[in-house]
Amino acid sequence: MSRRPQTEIAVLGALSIEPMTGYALRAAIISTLGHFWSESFGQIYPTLARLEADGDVRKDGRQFAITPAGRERLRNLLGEPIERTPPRNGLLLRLFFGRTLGREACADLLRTAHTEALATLETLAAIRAEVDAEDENPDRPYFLLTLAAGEASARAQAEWATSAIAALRD
Amino acid sequence: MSRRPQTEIAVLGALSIEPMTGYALRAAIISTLGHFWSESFGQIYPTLARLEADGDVRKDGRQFAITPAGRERLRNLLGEPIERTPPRNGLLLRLFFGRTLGREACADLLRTAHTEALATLETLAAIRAEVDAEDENPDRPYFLLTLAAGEASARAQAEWATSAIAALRD
DNA sequence: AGAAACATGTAAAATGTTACATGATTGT
DNA sequence: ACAATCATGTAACATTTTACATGTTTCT
Repeated sequence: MSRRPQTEIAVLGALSIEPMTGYALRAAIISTLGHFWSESFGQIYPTLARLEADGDVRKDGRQFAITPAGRERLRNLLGEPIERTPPRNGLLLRLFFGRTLGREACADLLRTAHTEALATLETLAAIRAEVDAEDENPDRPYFLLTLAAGEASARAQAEWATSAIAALRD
Repeated sequence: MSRRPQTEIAVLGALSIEPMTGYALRAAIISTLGHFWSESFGQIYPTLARLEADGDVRKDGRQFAITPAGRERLRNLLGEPIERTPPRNGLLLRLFFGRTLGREACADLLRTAHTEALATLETLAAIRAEVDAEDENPDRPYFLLTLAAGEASARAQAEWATSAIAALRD
């Protein structure tokens, strides 16, 4: 259940794209990986310190840069089995006990979920426009893959919410 | 970030459907809520002890049963805002850095994800057959809602994986 | 009787977030 | 100069899982 390796993937991965400070690292993780990953300062700085001690990153002034050893380590980490976090969907937990919660409250939850899914789709569309423009970026095909995953999931959520609201009316 | 209320929802919710032992509670959470929720013994027993001290559950022999006060508490908890766990999708984290991981390894990950999504759909189909048969169950409409969410998400994942594998070939 | 499953509980270890302390840099 | 933002780091707190210890019940 150790997430350490996965935190290291996020940190080394971001640094493999360009050197940056720990502060910028967090901003990059929020803005770029935000739809499928998250890290807090409390994880980032200790991880950077460990990676520096191991020679996987080097501190140039305030910027952290990945070293050749770090790239090698990133390659190895990426090949390790995916660690699953236990599922925890608060919306479905509430809907499952919907008889106690009440039909109207359930419909409210579903309308909120629908609105959020549409908002996510808008955000992702904006990101897609940006990424589409980066013609030369060798990472682009992979960025687009993860983007498509977010879009597929948000579309599915929106459609499900719509049909669930309809189902509740009967 | 306190998940305590949500653990209590899972425990009180399960007991609102029928009384059972702590051991059976875990089995019920795994088998019935398993696609969107999880709890371990280390959470379940302390939560039961707390709920019993508060008068929300009563121990009859080894069975725990929800009390009227517990039903009231469950209603209140269900109405509280949903606590989000930070997103953490190890598959997308790896694909995002796919240039370093390599195209073939990415395709492998996607094929595995596709297979898993199909397996989930099969499991859910079996559950749907059971739930469909429970004609008299007043919880059924809500169970079906959460089931549909799982199906929509698994279908979306399967379709995305298929198109992502195709996209990688170019 | 012996094995397997049922049942309870807790301590240790890991994980992770939040809040705070502290200071440097930049823009107005 | 002053405010805002950038930047680093850590300590306290909360959360969770895992592993272990310990029995009971049921089945063969």
